[in-house]
Amino acid sequence: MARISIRDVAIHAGVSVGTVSNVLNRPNLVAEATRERVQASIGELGFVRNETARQLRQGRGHVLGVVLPSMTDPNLTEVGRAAEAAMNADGFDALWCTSDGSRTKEQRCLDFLEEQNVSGVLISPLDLSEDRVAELHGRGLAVVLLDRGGVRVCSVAADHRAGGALAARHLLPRRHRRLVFVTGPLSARPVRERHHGALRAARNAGLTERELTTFEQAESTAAAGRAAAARLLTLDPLPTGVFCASDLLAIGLVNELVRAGVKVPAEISVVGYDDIDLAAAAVVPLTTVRRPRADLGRTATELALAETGDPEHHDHRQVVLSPELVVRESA
Amino acid sequence: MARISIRDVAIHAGVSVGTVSNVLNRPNLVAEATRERVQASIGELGFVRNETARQLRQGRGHVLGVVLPSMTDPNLTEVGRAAEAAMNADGFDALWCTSDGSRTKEQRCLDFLEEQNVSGVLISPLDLSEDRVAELHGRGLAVVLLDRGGVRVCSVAADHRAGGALAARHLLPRRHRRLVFVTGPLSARPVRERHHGALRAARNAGLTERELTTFEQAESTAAAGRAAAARLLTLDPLPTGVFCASDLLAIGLVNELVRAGVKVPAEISVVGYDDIDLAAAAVVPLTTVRRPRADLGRTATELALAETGDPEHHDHRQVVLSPELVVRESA
DNA sequence: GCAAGATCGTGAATCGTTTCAAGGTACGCT
DNA sequence: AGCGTACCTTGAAACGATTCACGATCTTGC
Repeated sequence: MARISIRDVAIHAGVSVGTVSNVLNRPNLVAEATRERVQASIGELGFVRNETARQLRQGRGHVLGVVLPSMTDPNLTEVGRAAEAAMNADGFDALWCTSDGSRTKEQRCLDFLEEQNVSGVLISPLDLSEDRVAELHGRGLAVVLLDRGGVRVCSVAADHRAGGALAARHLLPRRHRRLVFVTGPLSARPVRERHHGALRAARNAGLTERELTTFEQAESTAAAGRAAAARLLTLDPLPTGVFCASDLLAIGLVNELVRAGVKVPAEISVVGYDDIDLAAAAVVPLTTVRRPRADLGRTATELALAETGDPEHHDHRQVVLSPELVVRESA
Repeated sequence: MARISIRDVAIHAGVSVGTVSNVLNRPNLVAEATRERVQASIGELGFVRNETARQLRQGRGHVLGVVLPSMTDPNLTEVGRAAEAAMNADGFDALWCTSDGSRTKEQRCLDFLEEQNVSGVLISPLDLSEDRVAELHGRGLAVVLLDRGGVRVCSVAADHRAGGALAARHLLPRRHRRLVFVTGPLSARPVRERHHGALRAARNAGLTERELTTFEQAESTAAAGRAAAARLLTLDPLPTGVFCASDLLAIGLVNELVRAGVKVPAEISVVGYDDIDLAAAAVVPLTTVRRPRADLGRTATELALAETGDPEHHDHRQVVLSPELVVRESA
């Protein structure tokens, strides 16, 4: 089944290929009668524009790549969704890729996107890959870092330090003198920053090292949260406040706490991070730090589009968005 | 910054473009010395193959589209992940799109994929769009339906009826005589089938209509699950068994039940569906029906690849995978 | 020393689109 | 009639790769 080309349409409508192309791209240049005839032929033959050829001719397609470490993290995908919506509004399409937490796979994604001739990339990079990103940018693609402050490219990041501090400060004025911080792998920059922010806020409030404990879990999952709770329950005396660097962690932790008969927040207060959908519907609705996901995605798209629009004199911006405390019941 | 083309490489290495192409695609045809020289030039100039042009020439790219109604549903993305892994192993790349639950957007995705010249599409279609899917297939793309039995194309589906029955039958032998089924929108086929399966199993076991109640929620979210719980608590007498058509629903429901002081499973047993990560880490670890996500994705890719490989005589297969009951604590 | 292969490399044609200079028509005006 | 102006339409030249028929060169065996 041969694919219908613009040429077939031209023949069918009795015009030249140039005219068909004009109907497609600059319809105002074409006489009404002709335009309608061509449109009719297009419909009749079921013609679909071959974007591949169009891109080849035009140099770069109207597609932006979105590279995320995982499709299963609702935080990220939400950012992506907002970004995609913004693109669509501007006639761009999104091309999603996952790096799956592996540098090799990330590399493959970037190669793929570059081969696909995208005009820009929104990427939430693994920590080590900044050089590669710079290289991409050097090749003329617009690059916007998600949730990472970059130096020589645009970036949109949430202020994780401030978010961590927000959480800690919410815990501090209460009676809490012993805090536990539960985090995912500190090798991930955003996690590290939340942790630092919280730590600093606690220290500033006069807590000593003995009053601050950190549990670093291998993953930011509910299962890891449960495990942290088990560990936490062996502490004596029990801490009275816990800041989890992600909601999943917090949900798992609270679940285990509740199972163990510990009252949240009466005995232990818990603050999460992210404000995922589930946070509001948890056993104890979770007090958490909301990150500006949609804003982040939308802004990223705007920056990327601005850069592709006028690559010559475009000064890279590092946008930092502020998180927001959402107080529910858990703290 | 002009993009480096195969021609630039050819000049730099002092060979013809044909030779460079051969180095890229049939290196065995090229003398070792030449090959090395060309490779060196490629590295030096930072040449990246323009997949766009390659595809244009070759007819169809080695890319498969993956169309999902949402990136935030971990069930689906898990299927996609498995599918992508299988593709990568075969030298194909995945192109992800979201239909966002909107027919228009789904259409746009398909157009996009077709314009991008993908050689096949894995799609979890909205219920209404089967004609459009058939059309796509008519245009020579391999199409595999995810979680939907199609007629004229390949499909891989989980047996939702069986899954629903599994859940109901797990509830029945216990003392339960009053069951509540909590579902998402019944307009979605898989949800409907789970419901039917459960209903039939209950009827077969002799339950009457009066003993069976269905709550249809507008969404399959934890928040909707909470709402269902609130409604459920007004029932008199209370039901003793609940089957939720998704884990999210079940988790929200259990959370609210626990908050209301109802003991799960002592007073009410709950079975979910999906076995998402969170199920095991819920307040009451959830008994649920696991769907064969990874299998589904992998099989779908296999079917698609088989069809692209030999489109002429390829008979469409409808694979049906069986779900599996995972017994934890909630029932 | 020479013909027949084997081995490499070449360059033009091609994929389906966009773009643009140039060609047609029709019309109004002097 | 002749000319200028709009307005449409045309056709060929790109874009960057692959492919393939055909030369060019080198081996080999006699």
